[in-house]
Amino acid sequence: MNGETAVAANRDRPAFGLTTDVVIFTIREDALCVLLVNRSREPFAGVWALPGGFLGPDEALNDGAARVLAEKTGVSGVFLEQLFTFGGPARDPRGRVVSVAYYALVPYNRLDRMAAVEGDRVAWVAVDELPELAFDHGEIVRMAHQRLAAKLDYSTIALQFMPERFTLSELQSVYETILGEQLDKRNFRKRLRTFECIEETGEMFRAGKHRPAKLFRMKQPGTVEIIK
Amino acid sequence: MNGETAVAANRDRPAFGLTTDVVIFTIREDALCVLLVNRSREPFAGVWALPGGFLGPDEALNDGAARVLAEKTGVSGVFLEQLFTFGGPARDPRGRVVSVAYYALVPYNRLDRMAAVEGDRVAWVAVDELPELAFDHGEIVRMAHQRLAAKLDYSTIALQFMPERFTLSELQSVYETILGEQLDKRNFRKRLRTFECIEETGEMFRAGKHRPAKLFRMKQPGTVEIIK
DNA sequence: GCAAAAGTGTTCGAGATACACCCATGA
DNA sequence: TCATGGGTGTATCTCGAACACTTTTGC
Repeated sequence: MNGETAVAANRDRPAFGLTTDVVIFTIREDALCVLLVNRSREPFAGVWALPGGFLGPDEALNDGAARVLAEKTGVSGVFLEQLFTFGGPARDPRGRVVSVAYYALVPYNRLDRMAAVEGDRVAWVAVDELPELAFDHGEIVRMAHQRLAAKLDYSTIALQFMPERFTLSELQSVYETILGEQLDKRNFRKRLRTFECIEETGEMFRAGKHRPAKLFRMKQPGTVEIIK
Repeated sequence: MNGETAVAANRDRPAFGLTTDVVIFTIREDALCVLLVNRSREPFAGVWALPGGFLGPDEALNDGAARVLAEKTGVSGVFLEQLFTFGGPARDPRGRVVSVAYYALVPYNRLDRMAAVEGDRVAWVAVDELPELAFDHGEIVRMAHQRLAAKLDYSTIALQFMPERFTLSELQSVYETILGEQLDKRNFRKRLRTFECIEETGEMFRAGKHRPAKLFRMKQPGTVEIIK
């Protein structure tokens, strides 16, 4: 026996290590951030990396990614989508390890207290201030960011960053943060109206010494619609 | 020893079988077709399936897909892109096998004589006349077709189906075949002009008892541009 | 001269863009 | 009363959609 294998390996059917790495995005202080883990073990001990882990022998790909997300953030039930599979022969010094990368979007109010993580140190880092990352994780983050920005144009994915109730200015700020450009308030709201994906709650939000803002909610929380 | 393994497996790092399945598209007789293989061995002996195979221990994912493509069609150097990774625990009766699916586009003039394939029977089948497929290959083809149709809207991917020189009517027919709808000739040509991705060769193509058509070529063969 | 596909412009409507002021509140 | 962000409508432009006739060839 060669330890626990999920498949019988032989000359025609080599066996591979399989991991999932998850790009966990959130918005903090008007910056798009990803969760990084400072690795406690080799390879790349002391280097920042994406949260990830080996897939269980009977675990679906999605379930593995959701497990990684829950382990590091305590969060579940949020947007989680397969990104790409990275499998260069030399990407992991331990041997042949293929990684199925996912990306997740976490509303900024669901991170008040993060689940404690044994041994590893974790941090939220702005995507435009990333340090050198372990493995090919830098490339993974770039691809995830690009996919996210592209989806802003043709889907309602940005709503996945919002708490249950939110103001239109907060939502606009999320768009501006991801796209890296300012948007016109009137055009933004007009376009939102055509999507018909949010509605007023009737409640107001008082935030300072100025006029209170209406609070909105998604009509169908948890769903991302393709638009236009 | 447990046969050839590309990674040391143990309790925390189970070993997986890894395959690539390739959705090879071409256009034949005004139909979008995929290449299918009639399986000669269990599992699913006698059932139609996508061409695919186990990944070599030192083979990159792209290289594995390109190898499958070359083995079945004799073609290389064509458009080939990762589609999605399928890894449900029960998708393969042999055990835990994860498949990284690719899709490829082959110009219709490069299939004159296909490479002989040992034992297996292969066939081009129109995507809207698919039989039941082995494993989850039906789902893979559906996803590939959807991706291809989506990319027509925002890229020049359709040109990857064209031979070196082609007429505008031929190209329009490719669009119509994939989208499953008729297009207006004048609007189609006007829009093409804005892409600035093809040019006249100066040559004409005589096809029958009617006016000859100008032959065009891609300005940058092999590249797919994102448009608008 | 006729059948058959190639080639070519203009009009119209919808949706995106640009743009400036009044409103409600807390200090 | 003033500073601050919340909220709203109109004019313009651009791009996609609809649409018909002339040209060149083979027979």
